[in-house]
Order: sequence, then C-alpha cells, then structure tokens
Amino acid sequence: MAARDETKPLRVAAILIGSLGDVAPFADLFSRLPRVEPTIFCLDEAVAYVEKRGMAAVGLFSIETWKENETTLDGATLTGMDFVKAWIRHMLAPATLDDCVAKIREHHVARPFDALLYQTQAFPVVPFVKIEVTESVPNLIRNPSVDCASVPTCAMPYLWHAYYETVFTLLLENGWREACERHGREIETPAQGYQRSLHTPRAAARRGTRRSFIAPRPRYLIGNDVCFSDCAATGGAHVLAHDFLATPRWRVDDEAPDAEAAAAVEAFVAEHGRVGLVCFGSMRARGVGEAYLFLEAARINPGDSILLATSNDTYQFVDAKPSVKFRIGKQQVKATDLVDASFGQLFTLQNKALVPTTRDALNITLEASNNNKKDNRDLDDDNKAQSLDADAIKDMRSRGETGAAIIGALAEGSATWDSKTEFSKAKWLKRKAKKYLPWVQVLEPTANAIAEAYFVRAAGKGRRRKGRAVRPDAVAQLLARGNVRAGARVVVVDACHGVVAGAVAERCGERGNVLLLYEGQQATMDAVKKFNFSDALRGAIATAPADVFYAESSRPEAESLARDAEAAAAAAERTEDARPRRDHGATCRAWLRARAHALVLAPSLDPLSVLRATLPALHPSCAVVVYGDHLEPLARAFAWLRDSGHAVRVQLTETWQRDFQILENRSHPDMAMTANAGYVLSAIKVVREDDAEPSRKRPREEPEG
Amino acid sequence: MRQGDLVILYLGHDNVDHLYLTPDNFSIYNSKFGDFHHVDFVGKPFGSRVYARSGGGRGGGDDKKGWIVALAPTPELWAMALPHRTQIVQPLDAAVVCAHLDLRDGKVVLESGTGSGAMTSCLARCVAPTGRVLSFEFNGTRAAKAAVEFPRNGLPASLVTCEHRDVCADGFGDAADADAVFLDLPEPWLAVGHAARACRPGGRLASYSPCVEQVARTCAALREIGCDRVRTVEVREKEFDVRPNALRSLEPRAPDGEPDAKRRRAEADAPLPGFLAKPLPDMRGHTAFLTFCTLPLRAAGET
RNA sequence: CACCCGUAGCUCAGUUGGUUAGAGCAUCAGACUGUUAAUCUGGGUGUCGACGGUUCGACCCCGUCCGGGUGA
Repeated sequence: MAARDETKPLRVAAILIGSLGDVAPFADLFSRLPRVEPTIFCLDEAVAYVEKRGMAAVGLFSIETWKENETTLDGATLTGMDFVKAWIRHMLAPATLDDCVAKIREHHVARPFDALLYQTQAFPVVPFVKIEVTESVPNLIRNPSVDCASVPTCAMPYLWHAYYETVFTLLLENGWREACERHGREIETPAQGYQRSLHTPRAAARRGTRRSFIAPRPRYLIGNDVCFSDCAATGGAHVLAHDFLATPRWRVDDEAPDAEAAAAVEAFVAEHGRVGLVCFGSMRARGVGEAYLFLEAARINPGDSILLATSNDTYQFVDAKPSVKFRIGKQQVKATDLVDASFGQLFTLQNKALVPTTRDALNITLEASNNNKKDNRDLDDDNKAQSLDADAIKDMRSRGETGAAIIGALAEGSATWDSKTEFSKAKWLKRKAKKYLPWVQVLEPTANAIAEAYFVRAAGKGRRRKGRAVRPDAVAQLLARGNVRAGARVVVVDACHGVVAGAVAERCGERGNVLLLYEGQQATMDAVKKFNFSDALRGAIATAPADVFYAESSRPEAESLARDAEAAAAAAERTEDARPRRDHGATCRAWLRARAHALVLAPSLDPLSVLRATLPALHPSCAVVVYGDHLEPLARAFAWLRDSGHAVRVQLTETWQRDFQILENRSHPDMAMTANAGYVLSAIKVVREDDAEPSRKRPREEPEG
Repeated sequence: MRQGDLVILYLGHDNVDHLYLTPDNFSIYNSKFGDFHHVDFVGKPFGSRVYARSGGGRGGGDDKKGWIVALAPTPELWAMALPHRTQIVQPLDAAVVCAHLDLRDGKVVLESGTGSGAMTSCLARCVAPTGRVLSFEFNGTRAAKAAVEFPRNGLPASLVTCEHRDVCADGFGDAADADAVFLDLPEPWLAVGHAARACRPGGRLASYSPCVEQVARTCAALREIGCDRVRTVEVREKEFDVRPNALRSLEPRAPDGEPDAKRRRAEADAPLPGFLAKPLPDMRGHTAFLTFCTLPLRAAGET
C-alpha cells in the first residue's frame, strides 16, 4: 500500500440511503473533517441538505418514485419512506441497488475515489460496508488527518466514525447478500424488523418503562435514525426511531442485542485499547413531555486537570488523581470525587462529604423582607445576641445538617436579627455562608478561565506576588491581533507562567506548532500543564532558549547552513546513541527558515531586543503582538517598528475592562478597574524594500540622551 | 496572491480597503496613491508593496511612484475594510467574546444576527478548520449578502453558514448541540430560551447590547432559565501615539562625568526615555456591554 | 468612469501614524516701547458641502446632488 500524500484531500464516496435523519449525521461529520472531500450519494430529497453544507451530492433516486409503491409487512401497509426503508432493509428490489452502484462507478471512473463508505438503514443486517475501490485505499483509522481522538465528542452529536476496520470491512462488490453471509449474519425477517422498531425510546417512554440511554464510557453507537422533523417547534432534534448502543456493559433485557456486533466491538477494543468510534456523546432522556434526547455537558475524566472556583473568590487547580486532595471550607476532599461530574457543577459540603448543589441552593434568602426602616442606633453589642452556642452548632454539623439549615438556625437564634436592615442582613448571611456553606465549582480549564485564575491569584498575593499576571482580556487581544488560529506556527515568549503559551497552543491545536522561547534556565510551562492538552498538542510545543534564538537570528545565512551540516554530521556519528541531545540551535534555525505565522511575545526582557531577534522569523503579512507591563519600553519598540519600515498598522494600546453588576434598578460598575492591566503592541510585518525611502520624509530629530 | 483572492489594501493607519483580485487588463483600483492594476498583485506574496502604474505623485515627478501594501485578510483587517451593512462588533469586543466563549478548533458556535459579518469571521477563525459557525440573520437581504460574501472571503459552507431566520421567533433551527452562542440582537432576552435549547448543557452564551436596560432584561431572562456565572463587562481600549522626546529642560544639562551623576541615578531626574507615548484623543467610547454566562447543566424539568 | 477633498471672515493642514475641535493670516483685546507703527500675549456660537437613507446601538456606513481637484 503506497503512502498517501497527506496534503491532498481524501476523496470519499459516501452512500447514504435513508431519510434526512440518516444522512445528516454523516453530512455533518464530513463537512467538518478537514482534508476529506466527500461525494455523498443519497436520496434526491437529501441533496439540498448536503449541498447546503458545501459538499457534492448526487441523488440516486427520489422517494417520489416510490410513493405509489407499497408493501405489506407483518400486516402493516408501508408506503413512501417506510417503503424505501423496507426496501433497503429487506432488499426487496436489488436490481435498483445495482443501478445505484452503476451510478457510483460512473463517478469513480471519472475521478477515482480513495475510499467508499456505505451506510444503510439495516444495521443488523449489514452494519456498514466499506468498499475498497482501488489498490491504494488507506485505512482511515490510521490516517493522522482524521484522528478520531481529535474530534470533540460534544461538537458532533450524531457522529459516526465509520472507520471501523474490524466491523466494517465488507466489500460491496461482493454484493449485499454475500456480505451478509460472509459476516455470518442472518437476514432479518420483516416481522423481526417490525418488532424491533417498537423498541424505540419514545415507544419505551410511552409504555412508562424508562430506560437509561446513557452508556457508560466508553460508548459505542452502532446504529441510528435521527429525525430532524419538527425541529423548529421543539428547538432541538429529537430521536424518533431506534438507537442501538453496543457497549461492553450493554444490558437491555427486552431487546435482542446484536451480540455479535457487540462482541466484535469488544474484541476490537480489547485489542486496540481505544477505538475512535465517537457517537452521540451521551444522551439522556428528558423527563418532561416527549422523550427528547439531549446531550450532556462535558464531564471530568480521571486524571483530568480541573479548575476550581471557590466560595472565597479564589481559584485552585487540582488534578483528578487519587493522590490529590483539595480543601473546601476546612475539609480535605479527594480530587477523584470529582470524576464524572459535569464541568460547571457546583459542590458543597454535607456531613464532611462533597455533594452536588445548585446556585439557587447557595443563595440563601431568609423570610420575606419587612421594609421598616431600621438602623443600628439602638444596638448595644454585648456579644450575647446569639443564643446558639458552639456545641449546638457542632452538634448540628455532626448530624449532617446542611449549611443552609445551620444558617437558618443561627438567624433564628439571633436576637438582633429582626433589628437588622435588609443590607446588613444580606451582609450577615454572606458572612455566615462563607463559614457554613462553602462551595466549589468545577470549571473546564480553558485559556480564558486559566488566565482569570492566574490573574486573580497573583492579585491576591499583594506585594509579595512573583512573576507577572496577564489579564484575560489582554490574552484575548494577543490572540486576536496576532491572528492566532488552528494550524498556525507561532513563536511565543512567555514570562507569565505559561498562560500566554497555553492560550496560544489551545488556539493552534494539534496541527499547529508553537516554539516557546524562554529567558532563564528552562521554559515556564506551569500554566500549560493546567490545560487538558492531548499528548499530541503537548508535543506540538517546542522550547528553546531565547538567547540561542537571538544568536541564530543574527547569524548570516551561509554560516547557518554550515552549522546545519555540522549538526547533521554529528547526528550521523552518534546513531547508536540512545538519547540524542536536543539541538536548540537547529530548532531555531529551522524556525527561522520556515517562518512563523505569528509572534506572541510577553517577555520580561526589553521588548525591543526580543522583537529584533524574532521578527526575522515572521512571515510577511503576519502579525507580531507584544505584551508588556510598562509603556516606555513598548513605546521604543513601537517607534522602531514604525520607523524601520518593517511593519505597518503599528498599534500600541491599553485595554480597560470593567465589570458591571446588573440587577433591576441596581445596575452599576462593579469594581474599580484592576491596575496594571499591561499594554499591547501589535503590528503587521511587510516585505521590506531596501531601496524604499524611509517612511518619514523629513528625518526626525534624534532624541536626546 | 492569486486570482479571486481577497486582498486587504493598507492605505494608512486607519485607512484600509479591500479588493477581490480579477487579473484581467481592465480591473484597476484607484486611490489617492495612484492607479493599481489587479494584474500587478498576482504572483506577489502578501505583505508586499505594490506600485502604482500611474498617478499618485502629488505635484511630484514620475520618479516617485505611489505604492500600497497588500495584506492577507484577517478578521481584524476585514473589520476595517468590510462594506458596512449594519454597525459592526468591534474587534476589541470580538476578541473578548471569543475568549469567554471558550472557542477552539472543532467547536460549533451559533450567532445571531449576522449583520455585516465582522463577528462571524472572528468566530470562524477560532473554530476553524473542523468547527462550524451557524449564523442567523433576520433581514433577508443581509442574510443573502452574507451568504454570498462568506465563501468569497475564504469561509466555506463547511465552516460558516448564514441562514435567514428570526431566532427570537423561530429558534436556531436544527441546531441542538452547539458549544456556544453569540447574540447580537435588539431584544436578546427573547432568544435566550431558544439559545439554551440549541446548545449542549453547560455551553457558553454571550450577548452584546449597547444599553443597560437591554442587559438587565437579558440577565433576568438568563437567571430565569437557570444560567450560571452570569457576568457583564465593558471593554475599552486606549490607544497611544509615540513621538520622539522633544522636551527641553529648564535646567542646564550637567556635563557628563560630573560627580552629581551618582546622585542623579538614584533620584527622579534621570533622563527621560527617547520616545514618549501619548494617549490618542479619539479613544473609542462606549460600544456595548458584553454579558456572558454558562447555560444550565440540565434541561429544565430534569432533576 | 474611478479616486480624493469641501469645517472659522479668508487661506490652508504633509505619499503611507505630525492629518479635521488643528493652525496661519486677518481681525479684535491687553501689555510694552521716543506711539500714523512694531513686538509680545491672549481671544472664537466652527450647520465638519447639501439632502435623503441605513444601523437595537457608538458610527470610521451607504446613496443622490452641488462645488473643487487628480488620474484613466
């Protein structure tokens, strides 16, 4: 099998015969796979849907043609789409199928496909047939450009990853019937098919027998029929027909599972560890009204990095590992207790254990307010206002009372409660809540959240804070004005604990490349580790010392080539060496030659010197952005960029961000803007013309000093 | 640069135009810097100067040809050059919105309304190449224009789609599982319910409104359906100009090597830097309030 | 046909960030001086050409027309 040229799109013929609900998941899948150029063969009715998503579609036949036809299945008369389904499922008209195949062959002869995928309604009959049309058909699952793991589950609801060699390697050219036989599977009788169609979630719900549709991880979905009808009314898709979840732990008693398929999946999983069949994510039947199925929020996996927002307005990072504990209130809790929680979930303490809670439960409001004007003119603080003593509180706690209950009791026990004003009551509650109702919220460690956490944490340390904290909105500006995007090559200098480098890497993704230049002994990857980056993404971040980069960038080209040759020779010599030493110089030279798509600099060194060293490594028409705490050094760098003719659209700004409290009739700016938000310098590099006049006609007077 | 490319023309710091290259001999871009033939762009790399065939020499001789810089489009540059159909979301705000929506490659994001498409391109950059932006515009003409414009600007239908639809009345269509949603609507509170249904639980929402009254109603609607981490911010930007330091001192300059040099180093009268930054007077005023929140983790009615 | 420019009584405001609430002239006021005047200082109710339209919204938006300029 010849190696494929990965730069060329993979031409895939996808044969999707079925209702729109069958076609849509595949169409959506293909439309977001880069480097896959699909041609979708479908019913005429689905052509518009596919073409709207920018893909080629070929209509094979129309349902209209079959409208008049009807057949009788198990006593029921099937017409229209039902007839087509029956036709497909039970192969009532194989001659027409051959016509379709002929049509596809026609396209294939005109311009060969790399791969052919076949989906049918009738999974239990033939799950999926992949036809190898040419000798050079690659195995998609081994194609790095369609790495299943890179596809976020939540982004692709009705997603099939059809690259399932073990299950789906039947050849269409052998025909349906033969394929089934080779797979050792019996063809379903009409009666069995009809029986099966009764076991839908909706039918189950009607019968009142709730079945959980959440398959424990790992989940594998092997069949679907999603109907998009009536979506405008419901605001979302709902599943009308059958779903089959084949998982190692699948237990549905009243339905005969395709044990063979499940076994095949299990065997495959056992062999390969993880298989990239991503599907429905997890779906959950909503308990109200119709049996709508909804996706779940992203959940925490063991080993994940988690960001916790806490009740005392701080953030902390924990890893969901058995050895890690964190504090909530005064209690130590194991981080693994958070596994399987949704990101965004709130937790509080009850009986010294974490229990999930909601924001409403945390917002305690006691009794209806009586608006009598009150103040503390009559208050005489004798410290005897509280009738509840410490032992009573301890007792309540040990009985496992909720924090809310304790606070309620405290308010009841407070002699001065009724004399408090509304504002002081609110304040009192807030103070008590901090003590008796601690909470944490698990947050997904995204660039914005991590930047926020580092910023808040650094600000909280006061004068003793070390390093620098970059405000989240400044990070946002760096990414935007640097035009950092997926697949980009970016040179980063980060003196902000790696917050900037992490944000850049998150944006660049696995197909991007990040070169992190460091100023000291080693790169500060502190914050980078807090992201839940995949190994591939972590591998996309290279590091090198900034001074080496500076040396290489100021070296003439010829000398640089000579160095490369030297390094190559040295590498050839120590082929036996198990661990070749990292050659930072070579890395830097490669980056200088390949040219980056963006420079994102947040140095603690003089920005101008960093700029001079890194600018040669930037591709023309691409942007450089520099973050700095101080205006003056950036002003000097600004002047150099503008006056040297290296760049246009040189912009030096300071970003202000202000929070607002929004409540009815009580909206106002929330807190003073945080000082030292830092400054952002950005510019776009241009091809410099040495014979071009200096940008300024009249020479500037040289500044004094 | 190739035929059909969208090219950003840099004519000055805040004078940016755009051009679709049609390399026939008739297409000419005319500006105060002279006349630029489309064919002269083709084959040159982005970031190059392109020289005028004629004109541009204001009163000067022919030896000084005018030139402009041709740049590759970015969402920020496009926002400066695009044909306005509505007021646009400024790149400053757009950057903060994209950050708070936790966008990255592969995410699916909803937008309404499309407007002039400035925000759309910012969103598309963040989720490209495997994610998607589904944009909805309730004005038919604008929706049609945007739908034509996006593919032309290198945003294929597999990445960005624009549909004519009033999301306040009709919701977000087939979408049921988006990761984030951005609302730029006169009455966003009418759309938050639809938005929540169109997104996965725990998805992110951002709303863009110029008035506090709008924000207040939106926040109320968001809390009503159980959104968490509701936060409203305003972002502004102060821009600086840099000039050489031309300040002269009242005091005579101390000759170098004077003994008071030591004292001077420690005190405030160290020499000023060579360049001084001055805030530009035209700081952009208030644009809008940005409201963010996390959508409920569970659909309503679920325990 | 395309592009640029229309603001103070007048005249202007830079070929790539000195650029549309900024000036110069004129004028007026004050100060000063061997006073038909010079010098210095200070001052300004500026429809941002006109009219429409567009934007929930800040507009650096669009159209038509008028006047001036530049280039095909």
